Amino acid sequence: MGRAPCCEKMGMKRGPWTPEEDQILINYIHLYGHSNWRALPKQAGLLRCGKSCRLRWINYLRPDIKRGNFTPQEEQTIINLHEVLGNRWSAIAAKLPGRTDNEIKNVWHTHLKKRLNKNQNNGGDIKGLNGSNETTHEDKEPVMVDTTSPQQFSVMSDNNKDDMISYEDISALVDESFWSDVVSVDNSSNNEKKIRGWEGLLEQNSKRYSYNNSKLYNDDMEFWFELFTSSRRIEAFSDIPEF
DNA sequence: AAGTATTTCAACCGCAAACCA
DNA sequence: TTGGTTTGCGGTTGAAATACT
Repeated sequence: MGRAPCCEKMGMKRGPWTPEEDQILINYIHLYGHSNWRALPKQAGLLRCGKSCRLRWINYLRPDIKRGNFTPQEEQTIINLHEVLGNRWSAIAAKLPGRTDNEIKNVWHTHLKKRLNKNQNNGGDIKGLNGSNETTHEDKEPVMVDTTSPQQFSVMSDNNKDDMISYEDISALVDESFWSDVVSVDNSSNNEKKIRGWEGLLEQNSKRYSYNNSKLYNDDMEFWFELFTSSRRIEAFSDIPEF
């Protein structure tokens, strides 16, 4: 077989973590942080390699981990982002607060990929992840952003969740026509108008809402990326093959 | 009830990038 | 600039749980 695993080679413990080990790791990180993963297990008194500790913390023990099943909105977000980013799980995870790259990767391989393949075989598109793929009208319709979706997308820095605003918040700022009009690349002057209108609305409402407006301008590429990927399919991306 | 197949998901591995002396 | 070390990422594995016969 292949070469011996590094942990075993060093006499380190492998396999599932016990509650006691979890507690030791949690206590240590709460007290001292995790500035050096390699040194951490030795200092904490764990017979694990640093890599294993890091993984356990990142994927399971972190206090901000959101546990439980993925919502249909989260699943849809993963699919949208996967269309754009491919297998860049950590990048996808960065857009889903509380979810880890490992978890997203697992969900993709166990649920979403299969479901998309099934839908493809049935001649359907990527909609209908709630188990409802019976929609008949959207095959030829230009895709619009669904403002009724409670999908949460964030305009935030990775390390400041307080900056987060929800999709509903964004929706509340925008009049109906913004969303119902299809954004397409070959209509750029119209889009510019819409974007200016959007910015104006944001500015008008910046006092009313608590998010940091300047963040939107500083990270505007990120912002528009978020906006685009929140839609199931934008015409500009129509050349991307569907699953 | 028992045996087998399939699915799920936590954990591991190896590689590459980032960091530092 | 270089070489060693650490960290982060994506792919893969395998034990446990669940479904099926």
